[in-house]
Amino acid sequence: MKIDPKNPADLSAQIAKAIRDAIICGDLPVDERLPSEAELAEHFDVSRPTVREALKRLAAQSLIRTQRGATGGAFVNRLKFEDAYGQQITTSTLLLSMNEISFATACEARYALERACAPLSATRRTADHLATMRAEAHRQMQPGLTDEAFCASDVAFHRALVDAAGNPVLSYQLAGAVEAMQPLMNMITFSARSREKIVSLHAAIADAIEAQDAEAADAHLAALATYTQELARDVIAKRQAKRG
Amino acid sequence: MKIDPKNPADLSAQIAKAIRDAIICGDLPVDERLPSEAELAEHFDVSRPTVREALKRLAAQSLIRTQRGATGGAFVNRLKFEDAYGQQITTSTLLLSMNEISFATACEARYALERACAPLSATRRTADHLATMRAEAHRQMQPGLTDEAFCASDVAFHRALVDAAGNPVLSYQLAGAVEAMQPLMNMITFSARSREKIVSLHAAIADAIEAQDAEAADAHLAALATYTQELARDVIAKRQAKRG
DNA sequence: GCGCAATCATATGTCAGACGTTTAATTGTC
DNA sequence: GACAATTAAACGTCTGACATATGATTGCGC
Repeated sequence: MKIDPKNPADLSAQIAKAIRDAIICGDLPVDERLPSEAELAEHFDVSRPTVREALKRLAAQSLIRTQRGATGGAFVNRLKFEDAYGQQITTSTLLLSMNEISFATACEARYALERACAPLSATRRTADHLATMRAEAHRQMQPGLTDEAFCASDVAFHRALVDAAGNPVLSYQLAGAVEAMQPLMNMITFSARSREKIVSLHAAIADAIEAQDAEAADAHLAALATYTQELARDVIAKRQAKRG
Repeated sequence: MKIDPKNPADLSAQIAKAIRDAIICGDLPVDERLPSEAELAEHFDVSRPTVREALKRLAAQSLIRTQRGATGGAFVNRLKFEDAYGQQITTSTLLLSMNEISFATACEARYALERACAPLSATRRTADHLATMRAEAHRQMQPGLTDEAFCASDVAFHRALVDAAGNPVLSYQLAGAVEAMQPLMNMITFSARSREKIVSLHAAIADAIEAQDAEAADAHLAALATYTQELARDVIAKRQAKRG
């Protein structure tokens, strides 16, 4: 299934790539057990530590899982949405923080994607999703809430909105966009008045979703996007004024 | 920056997590050099191979890069969109193939997301993006084209459409959705008539984007989504009929 | 004093062998 | 036949070593 050139550098990377390709193209089906580390070492003509480094690379991507014991070994892992969420969020967060992505750009992307799934959510929303949205909107009205807790609740609200679309692929793709925004949102101080406005928009969105009114949901989401951008602009402007 | 419990299993995973957390929370800025493997081994009170396994996990996620030589070592990597694309596509492809995601679900997600960025693309499209879209649409008309090449061109067309939105976050999020569909699309045999219809819709979309007509672009994308779903339904129905 | 080449130091990449631990299958005994 | 002890396989880790790449240093010649 795999051979290596005689380039004696990056051996573990090459081996990881060979095994990864075998998994992707289907040569190694889910739950298939890989040869033992000793056998792989012999097959690739490398030492066991080198094989282990390659396996750790794959484990970091949740492509394999390992089990100890007599019947243990490395098994091809069924990649679950749950596992992928975490990687998505980590990667998205780092992308945003390391590439000087402006709040405006990230916010635009997030709301564009959310508006994409709003019509589906309006059609398919369950009582459960609606209940979560209502509960989070209610939580956001509590006066003693810290800005951080307010943002966390905001994320939970929007995740419920996305999950209501009933499409796991959409939920997965949007997990990164929504959650990666949280650190950026946390930089904003929400006044009582701005919270009030956001909560009222959340309530309006929940109403629209409950009424299965896709157009209304879209309109309120658009309003929320605009308002969030305005808030951020104000915060940034005030900071620059203070600095100058 | 990090301590480990005295649980002598999964040491490399624990160390990887400690370093990853330090990167995410900003304790280790971009291009910062990590301590040498020997120093990390001493700090965590483990052996060098264990540290190396941890570093390989991080390297697999493009969180660090390593350099050999006197001034070498492990450096915090600036995660680039380009690098993230690849991981996104790999993960999305595996998610779809390993979780029995129906063509309908994946297709719905993809077109919902694409329609989300169509208005932005209509506003911001450059001559370059338009040229790519036209070129791919033209390529798709060539009679001798294999189904695989047709699909590849389809992906290129849609990537240009997405990139035209001028939002790297959107491009990143959509890369997975669009490219992960390709293996599924490859299972479809495109008749000359179906190709003709798809190409005409592509041309209509390009026209709408050029005219900065967001509504028309959305309508044509919706039509393309519906038609793609129909095609897939037919193919699946025919296969089941042949089997039964 | 200056430039260039040889040397050195450092750090990663790899290897070999070993021991401990976990886990399931086997064996043995009651 | 059921339960307990043994065994074997495999991963997880450690130690020590060598190979290799690469920047810094040194030393030589001019």
